Amino acid sequence: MVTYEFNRESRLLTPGQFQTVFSKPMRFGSHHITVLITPNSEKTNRLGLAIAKKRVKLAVQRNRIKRQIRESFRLNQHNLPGIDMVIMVKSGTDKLDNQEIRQQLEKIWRKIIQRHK
RNA sequence: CGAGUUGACCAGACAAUCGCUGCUUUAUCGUUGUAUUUUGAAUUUCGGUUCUUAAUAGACAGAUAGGGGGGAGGAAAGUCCGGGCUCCAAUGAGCAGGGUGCCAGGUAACGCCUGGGCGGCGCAAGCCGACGACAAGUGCAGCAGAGAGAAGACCGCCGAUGGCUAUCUUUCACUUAUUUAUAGGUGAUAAAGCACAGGUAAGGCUGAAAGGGUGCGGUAAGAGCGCACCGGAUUGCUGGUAACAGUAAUUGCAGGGUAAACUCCACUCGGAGCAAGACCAAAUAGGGUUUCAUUACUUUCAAUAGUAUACGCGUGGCUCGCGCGGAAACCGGGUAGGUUGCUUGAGCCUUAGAGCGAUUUAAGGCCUAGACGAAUGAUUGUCACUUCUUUCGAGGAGAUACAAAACCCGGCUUAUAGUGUCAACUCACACA
RNA sequence: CGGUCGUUAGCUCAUUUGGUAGAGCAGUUGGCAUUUAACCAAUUUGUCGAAGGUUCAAAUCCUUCACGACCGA
Repeated sequence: MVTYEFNRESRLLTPGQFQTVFSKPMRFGSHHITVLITPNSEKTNRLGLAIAKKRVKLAVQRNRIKRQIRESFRLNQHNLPGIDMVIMVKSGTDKLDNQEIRQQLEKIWRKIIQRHK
């Protein structure tokens, strides 16, 4: 089933949900982005974002990065197995443009899919 | 046409596809309570009341699918001020403390805005200014300098007045020599000399700052010592609501600087903040009623009865004031989470009136984000813009400036591409 | 979102009501010593976070900005 939807069910909402991801994660990442994942019991994938003000100073840049990540997640979620993930960001990410962020994320998705086959 | 000044405005546009989030509407499903009718039962003072079954109506919230329509800013920012709103018993009294500071007006209010005054800058249009009082009191001013606050005499100037000096020079008297005159001697004199007393505040020196400025007269030298002009002070008059301005008379002139030093004067401010607060509500400590007890005093056989609330705590710094208080039994309360507060407001637009203006009055119209691990996006195409290349046909590059709501408004400050658009005004040059 | 603090030498900190900025450690040089350490002596160190203002004079007083830290679910 191919879906491009992204509503509240495909997000992490409470501190409890975030804690379960942080407690026993598998790590993936690139130079600028780190992804923590744990398998979940539901069928859908769920996304949580943790973009610190310390890493990206300006609100405009933080919003831009979040939107790029969500967009990429939205378009690729049908390929992923049922997992919860938290995406974190390192300093310097605000200097990348949208194209580069997209490419890095797609590499990470491919890695995750290979690992779970 | 060039150089400027001020004010207002914009914040890339359009289309397609895939998404996010509120609102609205249609259909289907589901839900509980309400109204009417209805089935059965209980009770009955035979009017009804309570429970229950089904149908219909409309309502509410939810799910799914479809349609419609809305969705970041001029600064949303910094959090520098002010107000609404909420709680703190009523926000009450006094002290302390803070803020503001030319005058008048505007406003819900302000440290904001408007107009005016004064001072400074600019040829000008205009711009800038924490701009009350040091003549109420207290304090501060290193080093340097003679002297730093009713100042002082280092250099300098003078030495009129008083003092000192007779070697020289001035004048006079007596006397000796010779020739009337000259030369010598003796004595006096203080003109001259000295700079001892003293005078002086022109000049020099020091410093950020030295007790009105310039000129003339005057004087021993000088000096507001005298005069003229400028400046100041006091008093009056005129204009102005006022700040202030103008003017007349009087006064020789005055203790300067610093209040973003304490302070004084005038006005003003209670504290905390939507993580305020309210409601629904798992778990655990705490709250109301009854009984018992605590500290001090009085009383009593007795904690028997009575009085007080010392003491501690409380959302502002203190005082007054105000509220609360320990144990057992019973009853009941509210953190996680959710809902609300939450967007109709000192609102915006148009027209007309008042006012120099800020602003305000009236009429008509409009509804313009309400999210919460936090939406407002992505891709593609066309056009516009900037920039690069150019065979002048075109082609390439660009997250297009600064930056994103978090209870809401009024300001201030700071950041801003497009040498952006429009209007008014000033100066210079040229032409008519 | 709201509230409260801080910024001085390479490092850790002083500097009290304005008068020309210090201490310790570190560094450099010399002495002692075969050398190092230790010890002794000398010495170098600053746009007082930035920019304006008040004042004769500002690290200090005032204003605006920058950066950093902490507190309130």
